[in-house]
Amino acid sequence: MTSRPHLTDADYARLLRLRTQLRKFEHWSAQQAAAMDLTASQHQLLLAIRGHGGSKGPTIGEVAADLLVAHNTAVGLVDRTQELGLIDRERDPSDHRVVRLALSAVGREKLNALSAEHVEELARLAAVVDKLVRN
Amino acid sequence: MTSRPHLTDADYARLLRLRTQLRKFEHWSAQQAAAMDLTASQHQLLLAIRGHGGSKGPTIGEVAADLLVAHNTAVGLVDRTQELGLIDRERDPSDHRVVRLALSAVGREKLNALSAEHVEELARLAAVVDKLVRN
DNA sequence: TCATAATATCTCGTATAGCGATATAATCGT
DNA sequence: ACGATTATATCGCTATACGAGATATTATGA
Repeated sequence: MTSRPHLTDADYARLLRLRTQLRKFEHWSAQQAAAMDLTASQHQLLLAIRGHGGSKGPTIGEVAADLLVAHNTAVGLVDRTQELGLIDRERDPSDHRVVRLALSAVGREKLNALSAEHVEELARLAAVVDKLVRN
Repeated sequence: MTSRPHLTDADYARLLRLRTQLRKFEHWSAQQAAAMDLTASQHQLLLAIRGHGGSKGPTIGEVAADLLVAHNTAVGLVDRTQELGLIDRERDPSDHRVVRLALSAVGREKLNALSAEHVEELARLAAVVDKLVRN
């Protein structure tokens, strides 16, 4: 534990502005997802499936690790997202314990519609955060 | 709506890595807050109060705007955080409709203990995100 | 003045998301 | 064969978030 200088009012104000920028991005992203009738978590689940390397499709445990949530949280999220017809559960033929996830046609379309603008918005976020960190 | 190039597998993988970095920061921050018996939202409420400019202390409506949540969400968050003894509600003497928020001594201490390491971690996050955005 | 509007907060009901504990099913190791 | 491990599912609970509507206070207009 290193000794730290006392934080000033200005330090706290800057910390608040930084967190506000992160919040604004998440909020904007959630609104974009909502416009496609998705929650933010459902959007992230679609991205975790689409962005997963390899041909086989990720397991529930793998997306739970990607999303930094407990496996049972991922089960509930997969349940709700599957009910919307955005993803499919498929038992792995070589290991029947494993469920592999795949995007449905609708899921693929919705994720595609969201992704390009997210690339742009993330670039903006990076620029603003970098500026704030450098004071 | 400008026409956009088709996103590749690599684009989706990069998008996933970017969101994963943001998630890791939020997850780390939530764990730091939990170590102080705070939820992530409660921590952000403390910061919104501490980082608010002016001498008078923010109203519930103001912190709701800072946190990008509806006012009734902020009411519930303030209720729970006040029950923990971290903040105080004070009716504005000049306008009895308004509730102004202030940190308690315990709230101030917990926020202080969290903030220095958050400054450092945010600097790391900014560097990693910047690198990923620039490919 | 007195009714009404505007503002600020609070209450109630419901949904998502998250976790710990526990259960079930399939596979692996010996 | 069979106990241990792995993967997923279920149950019960809390926190967060919102919409709708209620209450209290202040401001405004006829």
